[in-house]
Formats: sequence, C-alpha cells, structure tokens
Amino acid sequence: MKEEERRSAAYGMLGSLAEEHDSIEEEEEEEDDGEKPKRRGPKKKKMTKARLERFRARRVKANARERTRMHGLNDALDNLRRVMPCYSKTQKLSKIETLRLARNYIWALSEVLETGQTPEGKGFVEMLCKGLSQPTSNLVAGCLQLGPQSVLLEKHEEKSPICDSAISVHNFNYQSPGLPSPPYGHMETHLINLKPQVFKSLGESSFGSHPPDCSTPPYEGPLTPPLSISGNFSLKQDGSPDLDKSYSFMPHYPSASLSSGHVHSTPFQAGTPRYDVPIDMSYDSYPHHGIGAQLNTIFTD
DNA sequence: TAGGCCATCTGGTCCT
DNA sequence: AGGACCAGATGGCCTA
Repeated sequence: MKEEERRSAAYGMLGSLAEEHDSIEEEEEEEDDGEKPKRRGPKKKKMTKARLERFRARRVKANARERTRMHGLNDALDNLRRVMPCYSKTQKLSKIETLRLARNYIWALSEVLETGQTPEGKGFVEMLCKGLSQPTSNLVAGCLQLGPQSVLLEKHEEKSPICDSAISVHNFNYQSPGLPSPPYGHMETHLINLKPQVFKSLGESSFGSHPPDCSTPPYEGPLTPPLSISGNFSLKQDGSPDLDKSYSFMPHYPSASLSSGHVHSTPFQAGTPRYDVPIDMSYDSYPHHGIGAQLNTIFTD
C-alpha cells in the first residue's frame, strides 16, 4: 500500500474510532441523567462536532510530526551508514546492524589508537564483525579484503561527493571458503570508509571543509572526538563490545588485508598526543586528501 | 509461508 | 495546550 493510501485509510479509522468514542460518551451521559445519578469520576466532556474536529486535527498534526521525527532519525542513520567501513547504496545495512557496526567501528578504531597498530588484517575485521549477523559480517569482511585489482575508480552517477569519493566495486565476487554464497556477492558496493583520510586524520589531524550536496545535512554538532580514552567512557568494559548474543560470530573470511592502496600506512605513533583536536569522522574531511583528493580532482574536471 | 525489516499510526508520559 | 519522545500494534514488502 502506498504511503498516501495507508495514511488516508488510517485517517478513516481515526474518524470511525472517534465517532465510536463519541457515541460511548453520549451513552454514559444518558445513564448519568437517570433518576439515581451516579458520579463515577469526572464527567467527560461531550465530544461535540467541533471537539471531534479538533481531536482529528491534533492527531493528524501529531502524526505528521512523528513522521518527520522518524524521517530525521532515518536520515541520521543514513549518515551513519555512509561513514561505516562499507556502504552500499543498493543494499543498505539494517538499522540494528548499522548501530552494531558503528559500535564495533568505534571500538576497533579505539584499539588502533591505543595499540598504535595499523587498521588492517584479520583482527581488525574480526573486531568490526563482532556481534553482526552473518550476512553483514560477510559484507564487511568482503569489503575489507579486496585486492587493488578489484578496485575501480570510476565516475559515479551520483553527484554527491560522498559517493564520488567512493571506491566503487562492481560485481564484487567474494567467496568465503566454507560458506554459502554471500548474500551481497553480486552487487554494487561502495567502500567509502576506512578511508585513507580517516586514518591519516587520526594521525595528522588535518581536516577539510564540508562537501557540498549531501542529501541529508551532515552532523553539525560539536566535533567531539569519537575516541576519548581519557574521557568519560571506558574503552573496553569487559574486553569486548557488549555483544548481542543473538548472532553467533563465525569468523569465516579469507585472510583479510588492506592494500596500501586502500589505507595509507601512516603509522600511528604510540604515545603521540592523540586527543588534542577533534577527530572529524564526518565525510566532510574526505575530499581533500589521498584518494578522496584524487577523486575530487577527477570528478571536478 | 515464516521471519525480518520497515513505515506509520496511536496513546501515554514528560516537559515547556 | 502543544510538542517531543517512546513503545506497542499493524500491515506491507522482501527473501529464504
């Protein structure tokens, strides 16, 4: 059912419900008008036509607000999806998986900063995939194990610099040994994250300006460092993220590696002051460095 | 067909 | 009073 139809059907229901409500109240009033008036709590106001109209109008407005609110929430979720280690326009991560992956991503990057290791290899993928469903795990693992020959830098249909700066991988065919064909085996996958710029900026704290033309406004709040080891939250309360037990994590992936073409090997110096500046995790900073800069140059020609 | 995911409506609660 | 937020209910769509 289309949204409009759904809505008008619901409005019809609302109307009939209100009318039902109306008639019940009037019955009660008749009862109250009997010889032995019984007071059972405050007498309800009669649902006059005008009152009914106001009730409906209020409900309609509230519904619209609620829709808008949920759209805002979904937009925020979309923004979050775009800064996840893998992003596909055609195969979106579900809401819950997006949140899980975000949690793992933050946790994994925290590990990277803490240990000073480069974010590559099996361990990193494992961290990212913890608690995720098998399909999402396959997607993430697949995204992160691509060799350089698989990566095509090509002009994207979309105008969005987010997508422009994406590494588009078409017909990516990841086959994990021992696993059925991954559900995302043949699809258009955009690796836009684990961007060199991200890691570079982690070490060099260099940030760019906002990219134009994002369908939803980027996060404009305070640029709180996403990693705050000395801050108020503990990195690992029990050594691992609070994993949802509903999914069993099966580390079925080929030995994942990020080629240097994907991730700048700018090392994170252990002991380097890392939290003096906000770490910009928004895509705002991408187009001006590394691959993002190259793509930007290409696409703005 | 069952299950997962989603959008929407709705009523309750809290806050301004 | 009205808005924001929340959770439950409902029904549609999609996939295995």
